[in-house]
Amino acid sequence: MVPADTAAANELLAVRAAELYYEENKTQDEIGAILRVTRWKVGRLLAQARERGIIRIEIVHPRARRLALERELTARFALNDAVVVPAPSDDVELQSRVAEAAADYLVSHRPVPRLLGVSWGRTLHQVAEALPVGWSTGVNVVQINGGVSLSKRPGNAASTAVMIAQKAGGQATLLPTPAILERLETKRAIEGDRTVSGVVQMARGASAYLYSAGVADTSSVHVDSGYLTPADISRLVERGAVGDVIGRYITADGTIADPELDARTLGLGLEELRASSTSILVIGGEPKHAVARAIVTHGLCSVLVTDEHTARALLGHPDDTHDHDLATTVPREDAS
Amino acid sequence: MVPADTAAANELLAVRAAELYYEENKTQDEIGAILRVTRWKVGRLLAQARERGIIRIEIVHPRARRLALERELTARFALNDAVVVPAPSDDVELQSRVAEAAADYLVSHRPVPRLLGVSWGRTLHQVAEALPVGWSTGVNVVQINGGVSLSKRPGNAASTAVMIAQKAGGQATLLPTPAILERLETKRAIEGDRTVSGVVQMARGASAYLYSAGVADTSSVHVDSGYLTPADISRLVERGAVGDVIGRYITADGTIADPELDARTLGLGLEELRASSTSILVIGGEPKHAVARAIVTHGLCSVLVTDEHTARALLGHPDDTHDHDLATTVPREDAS
DNA sequence: TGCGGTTGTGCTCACATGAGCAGACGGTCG
DNA sequence: CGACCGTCTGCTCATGTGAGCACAACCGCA
Repeated sequence: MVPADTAAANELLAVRAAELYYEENKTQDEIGAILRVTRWKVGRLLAQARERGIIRIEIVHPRARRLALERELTARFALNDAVVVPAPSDDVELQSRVAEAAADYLVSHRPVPRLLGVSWGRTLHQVAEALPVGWSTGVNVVQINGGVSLSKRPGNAASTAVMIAQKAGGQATLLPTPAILERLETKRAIEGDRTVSGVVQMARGASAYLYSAGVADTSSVHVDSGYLTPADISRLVERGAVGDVIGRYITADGTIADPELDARTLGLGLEELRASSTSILVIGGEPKHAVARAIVTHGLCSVLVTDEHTARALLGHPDDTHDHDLATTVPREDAS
Repeated sequence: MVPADTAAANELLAVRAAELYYEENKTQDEIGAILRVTRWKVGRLLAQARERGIIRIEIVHPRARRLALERELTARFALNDAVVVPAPSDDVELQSRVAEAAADYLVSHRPVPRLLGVSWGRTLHQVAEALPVGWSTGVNVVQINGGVSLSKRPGNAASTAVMIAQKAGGQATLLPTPAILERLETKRAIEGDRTVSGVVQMARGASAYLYSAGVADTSSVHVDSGYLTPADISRLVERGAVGDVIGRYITADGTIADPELDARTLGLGLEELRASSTSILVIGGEPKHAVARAIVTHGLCSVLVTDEHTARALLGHPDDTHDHDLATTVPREDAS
């Protein structure tokens, strides 16, 4: 090992070089003159400084992305694509940034889907709102799971699909049925109806899907809408449900939590989602980590749009927030 | 004004370009290919991004400095030099970083002083400790104001001067008298003593001075050492004293707060300090802002070593801590 | 419609920079 | 003591990048 002296002296030099280069915009040559080293050494000092994390470059913008995490996610989970936005401290802000990112993704995604299958919920509604008018031309939209019109929340199932379609100058086809039926026979009957089966059939043929997921707890829209009772949720949680994907509750293993309930759930099946070449999952926020993991690890989505905390949780990374433990290194060097 | 659309679209493009350039290390040419613009436009986007503060480059290192502030300080207060260190949250840490910076400055300062006049106190002692052994060769040190040997604190006046001299292989000349005498006659008598007057004479001939300053409150070393009582301090404060420089209490106007007291204070005078071409003030921490301002605005120091908060306070800058108000700008742009 | 003024564009050219390489240095081990 | 090895140094050369410039597009204004 080289004498510690030299290493420390170099570190200090590197700091000085970095200051002159990045804060004073001097050329490496000029810096060399000041620090009395050759310009090549200055270049090397700067390289070292970057490596060791002495120089921290950050892109501060609400629309910035975390490309490194995106790359890791696509690699690890065999995704076609991933979008990771930096997480603001505020949770509401986080949701809208993720939604915005999803909108951006949709706008620039090629090939443009001929027919887009969408689910509904708070997240999806935000995505719809974030889409600019004229985001595309002639994209038709089909609803892929049963929806609510009785929702108290602004933006029910129908309006989400309609808004997305309208803004692209396309038509929306709705699935005007409950999400979950009380009795299997009723579900079968409705499913048998020509109009309904036609929509489901159309949904199966969509060239891309855009959906979010819910958490298995009483804050779920399913409870709000009256499709499920808090007791139903408790039962699902007991069976290991972590959340729902297009109305179907799954466990951490990516399997249906309650087949009987699932049979009464109307709309596209998980297998169709899995088989699709473009299924875009939009999901963010701490409570949804578990569902996100279930979906992503079991191939239910091909594109993931999320926030950086969720991304890190999925990858099993510590949520370090840039602590390159520099404050601890307080070197001391000799006179020159 | 250009359509807001274009501006927003460019901002987003700039963000994407910045990500690819700084996080992914792509060349501007490659980025151009990805974003479908020419490489010159990429260059301009990056320049914009830097200007607007979308890209934040920070040098995170305990020994980093704030060159921009240093430049401003030297310009505003006609200093020969300034050293500003980034302020850590911890106050103890701050003191030691400022001291370290002062030591660094002393080590690399040219011309090397033949004889260095030093004051004493907590700060100066830390500077002495931070100096590396052999920081220079043959620098002699002379104490410029009366000191304490009775101090309870580690590192009294004598040891500070001695340590600085020893580490440079030079000799220390001490001023072994009280800082402030009770009676004017006693002060005159001591001053008349050949040994004492010799030292003061020597101090006047120092080629550089290194000193700190104290706050006018009861935490002062002068109170601790028994030279002043809390009542004395109260009286000084009433007269507008903000702190002491080499034992002499001054007001915000840079004048002696209490001439009678000052006459009983032994050591170098303020005018000698002001006249010196190299008088290095080492000062940091919120409580000392007022003294620092008094010293700096009245030409008592030619070199200032401090922390960034003090620097900003002196310059009247808001202590913004990098808030380029970006989080508020949430643009929206059209499809391409 | 025509016309300055302003803004944005693609380019040339000179300069700044990183990759790669031969030699120097300094320590280790036979 | 000298051969060896890893590291650091200063260099050449190819490439990346910013300044400056001419021109095009577009604005308001007559």
